[in-house]
Amino acid sequence: MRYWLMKSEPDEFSIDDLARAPRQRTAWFGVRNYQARNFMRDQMQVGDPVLFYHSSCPEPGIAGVAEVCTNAFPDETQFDRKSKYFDAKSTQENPRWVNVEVRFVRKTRLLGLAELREHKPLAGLRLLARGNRLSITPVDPDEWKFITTKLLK
DNA sequence: GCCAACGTTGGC
DNA sequence: GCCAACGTTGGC
Repeated sequence: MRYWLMKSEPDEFSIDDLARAPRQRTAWFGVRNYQARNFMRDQMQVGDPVLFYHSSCPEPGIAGVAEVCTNAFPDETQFDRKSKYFDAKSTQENPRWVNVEVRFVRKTRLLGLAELREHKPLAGLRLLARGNRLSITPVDPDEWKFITTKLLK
């Protein structure tokens, strides 16, 4: 089992949207970065815990906990000409992009970026690495434990 | 809106 | 394969 952090812009899809979604689940569509795609395709397993992160918003930070609930499968939006995620180079036979589905676990207090940076045990958190832009990053078990038991108790 | 950092594209 | 130009991300 691995731990993850997944970014979403709350204007697009927030932790509250996930809580309100049918069966409290959603396909994590729209990932168009190969590294992030490969994490979903090659490393994510059903049951992996996820920190739900709000990005590009007034208060960026961890806003809840979710869980991977399917293996990776083709992202439907890549075939949809009307979608902003449409990819002309993708075919049904040879899809380029995949997604997993994610299930709501709980909402947490907003654990902001500045606060995350204050804690020594989180110095290695991928999210905090200089210039990091990956929308899906692994979280070490120790980091997960620290965040969920010490900061989000 | 600015801008640093990174990823992708495409000419050569 | 190199690398300049461009596009995107995302905090501030």
